[in-house]
Amino acid sequence: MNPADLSATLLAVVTRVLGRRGAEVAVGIGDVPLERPRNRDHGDWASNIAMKLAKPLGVAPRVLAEEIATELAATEGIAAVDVAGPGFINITLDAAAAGALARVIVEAGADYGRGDLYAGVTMNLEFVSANPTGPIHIGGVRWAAVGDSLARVFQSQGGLVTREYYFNDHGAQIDRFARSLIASWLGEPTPEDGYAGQYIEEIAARVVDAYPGELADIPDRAEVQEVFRSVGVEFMFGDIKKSLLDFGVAFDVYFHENELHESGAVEHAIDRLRELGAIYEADGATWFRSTDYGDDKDRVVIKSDGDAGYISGDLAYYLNKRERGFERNIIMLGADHHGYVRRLMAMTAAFGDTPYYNLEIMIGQLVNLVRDGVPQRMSKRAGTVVVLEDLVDAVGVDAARYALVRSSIDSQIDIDLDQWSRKTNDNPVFYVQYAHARTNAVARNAIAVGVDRSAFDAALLTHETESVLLGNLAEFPRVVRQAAELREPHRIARYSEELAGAYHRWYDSCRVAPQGDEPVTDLHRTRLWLNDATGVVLRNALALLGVSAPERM
RNA sequence: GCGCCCGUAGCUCAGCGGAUAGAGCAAUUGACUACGGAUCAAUAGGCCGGGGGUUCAAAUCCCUCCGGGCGCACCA
Repeated sequence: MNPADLSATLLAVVTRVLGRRGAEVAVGIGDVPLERPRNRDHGDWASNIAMKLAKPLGVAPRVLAEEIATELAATEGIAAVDVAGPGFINITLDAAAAGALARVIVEAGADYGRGDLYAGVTMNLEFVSANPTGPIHIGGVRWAAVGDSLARVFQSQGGLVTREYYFNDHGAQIDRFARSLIASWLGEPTPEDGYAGQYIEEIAARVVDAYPGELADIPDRAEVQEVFRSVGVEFMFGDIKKSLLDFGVAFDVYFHENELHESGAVEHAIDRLRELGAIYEADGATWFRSTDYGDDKDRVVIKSDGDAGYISGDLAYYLNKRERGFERNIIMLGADHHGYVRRLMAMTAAFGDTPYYNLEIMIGQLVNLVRDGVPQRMSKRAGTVVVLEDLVDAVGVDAARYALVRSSIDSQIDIDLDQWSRKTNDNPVFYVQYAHARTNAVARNAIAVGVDRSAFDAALLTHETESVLLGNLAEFPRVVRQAAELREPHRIARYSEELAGAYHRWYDSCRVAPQGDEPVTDLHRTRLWLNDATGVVLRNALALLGVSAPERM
């Protein structure tokens, strides 16, 4: 009996009890909580439904609980139902009903854990989106890990996900980048507000090499800058793409901001807002009346000098995504951008869409670089920036991704490169990966001595550690669903650590392969199913995190 | 001044109203002539930042104060 069956059974019982009492209270499947209690003495599953319903019914919680428990206990597959504390209903499954899950999981394979929460929903996930003025520094790395993992989670819930990188190749920052390249080429000092560092020298040299003629022969400085801009950005972009791919993150769309400005999309978006009455002129500029939609001040969309204001790109981009058919649009930003949330939600409302539904903004707290416990100030000018490659070189892709995705995005992360690289055993990713490798080793050994999956008798899985392990395995689909609903992939990492622990403890007390001259029994065969089921779930969980599941370590 | 995030074991962090608040690391002590010891078992470690409130029940929700991070442009 899996959790879904048990939920349905409990709901049916509760509905019958309510009906008998002639209660006016209606309950749906979402109203009957069922959770795994921390304490093993409280059974396999527990529900507080009686306490929830006690008040509206005017009945003592324990009385209601007893009533539900009695009927529930008569259900096949349920070994015992107890009422405890203020009115908890504690349910213990019989071994056969609980153990059947092992076979279900092995047969489902990679499909175990999938759900239909976002079946058929078009979802656009925009993340990283670092400016192409330099390599991806560690601030962007967090989103590369979390955003990609979230995309995998949504996909496992049936979402039609597009990973999108907004490539900011328009505006003053790019001009500064181009001027920095020229300065490097001419051997001049880095311009004010410019970019410095080894990578600028390299990109500049590559631009010079790539140019078919002699850059020095071009008389017009603006023309030279345009060469450095377009070619330099292209090289920078290629480097960024490569490091993301090396990190295991493949974007479906790299969207160029420039395109919005050149294609007339910006005007289109402003026109649209004008039709909707959200645009006005004042002080020689064009404004978006965002205060009508909850923003704290109106925003300039066209500056008095005729240039587009910053928000106009966002307007056009959002409208473009909607016109491309995306129902759900999620943008992931660093905490230093949280001030944008209001204006972007105002924009969403102004377009007639639903804020926090058609558009969501996820804010991730910043990542600090720490050395020997002291926060390091990163400076592009001083060249003390730690970039994606540095992190990967130091600790590897799996360890880096896992460590980044393991924490809630609401908490700040300190990255101490020395510590992360030196004390790799501190990273729980190895604990989880080791558990997976162990499931493979156990299976190899078992098969070598003649254990196979030709028999499965779930009633034999009676050991304490087996029922705990089965309970953990049963939780996986709900964990994935919850991670999707809350946009919190870190839950999957935490879950995988719990599962790995349960597996290691089971391994310690239950043998799969017979030892010595022992004959192979159905117990061994059944345990092989359980072993393999654990391997499947660990593999599926790690896949959702973008971390490899090695067969040997 | 206004807004967002955080404050939980020595450290790093889980815990979207439930039972005795958990894990990893660090510390102490044990377990391999048994499927991989990157493991397991045990011990120790907590006014969940302070104070009010909401209710059968608060680390969790609300208010307030303290502490830390970040943000409040016709800059991008």
